[in-house]
Amino acid sequence: MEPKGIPGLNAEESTAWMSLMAMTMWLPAALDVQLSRDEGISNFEYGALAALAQNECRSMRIKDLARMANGTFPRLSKMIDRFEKQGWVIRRPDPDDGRATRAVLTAEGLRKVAVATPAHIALARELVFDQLTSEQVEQLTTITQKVFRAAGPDGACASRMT
Amino acid sequence: MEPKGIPGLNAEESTAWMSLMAMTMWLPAALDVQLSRDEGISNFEYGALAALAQNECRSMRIKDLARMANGTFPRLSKMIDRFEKQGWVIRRPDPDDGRATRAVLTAEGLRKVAVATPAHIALARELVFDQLTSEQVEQLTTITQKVFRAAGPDGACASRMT
DNA sequence: AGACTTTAGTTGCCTTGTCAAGTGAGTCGT
DNA sequence: ACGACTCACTTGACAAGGCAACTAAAGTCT
Repeated sequence: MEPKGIPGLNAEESTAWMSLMAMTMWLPAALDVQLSRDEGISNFEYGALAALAQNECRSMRIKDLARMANGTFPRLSKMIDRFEKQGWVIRRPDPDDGRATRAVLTAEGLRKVAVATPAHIALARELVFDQLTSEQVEQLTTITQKVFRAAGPDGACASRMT
Repeated sequence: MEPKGIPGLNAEESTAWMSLMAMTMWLPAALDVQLSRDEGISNFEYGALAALAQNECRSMRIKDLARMANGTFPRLSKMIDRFEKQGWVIRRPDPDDGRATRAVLTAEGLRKVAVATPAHIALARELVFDQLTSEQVEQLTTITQKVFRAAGPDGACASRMT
């Protein structure tokens, strides 16, 4: 956070960039620390379990999970191996497409998400929402949506990155 | 980004949180893709090299580098091994403290940063600053600074996480 | 000065992630 | 309807990161 300019960015942009990079370093790390200490899972794994829990059929195709979580196939495949060993998920062939596999959340898995969620959300509130006015929360939504649209899977960037 | 509420957060906070998580997933990933494709280094490694380059003595104690980059000692130690193999950095004992090691950027290393920076910054501009008004850039700075203060190394959270 | 603690870093082992190759089911062209 | 191609994974070998144990220098206490 020095007053050092970044070549190609003006002063405001330099500050914003350093501050944004700092946040993207530390916020996920803080979430990881809490989750792995209290629940033995990473933030990435929590996201996957929570995504399964939200989908009211309690399951998702691995492909969709990978896309949503920005993970590769092997990474998801191995994560689901771990989940199966824990009894949180089972693999089921997709009835609509013989190639696809669905990851199905078990009752155990659903319980795990339910147990892990409160402290996770409490930390989210502490680190983010307690720091911001409700106006700033709105601004945050607007800004992060715009950046996500550019950087996310459908962004102009993603297509150039093949 | 469904209209699905997160228990413990109101509607606006839920949207903000999902959007923020999405951004923190995809933005660093996009930077990683560009850097590793074009320069063979990760965003994390770029950050370390750039930090060394900015420090006008072209060097830093490993401890400070670790703290700044939110990395562990072993991680930094091994990263510097790789940098030494590439000829970008050399290790030098710190004259002021016999325990400490300084990572010193070589001319090669400085050149590497100089070569890598323009495309990296261009992508930063494309993904973030081109998407935002200058007012939003200011808002982004304010918001990310607040979150960083809470989640970063000096935040109330960090001290509780020992 | 000598023992104890703290600090800074390295090393080894294990887990996790990545990349490339392989498998098997669907799709498309003729 | 048969071969070629694509898609959705899985597997295996390797690289990178995390944790715990170790080394060595600095500080601290008496």
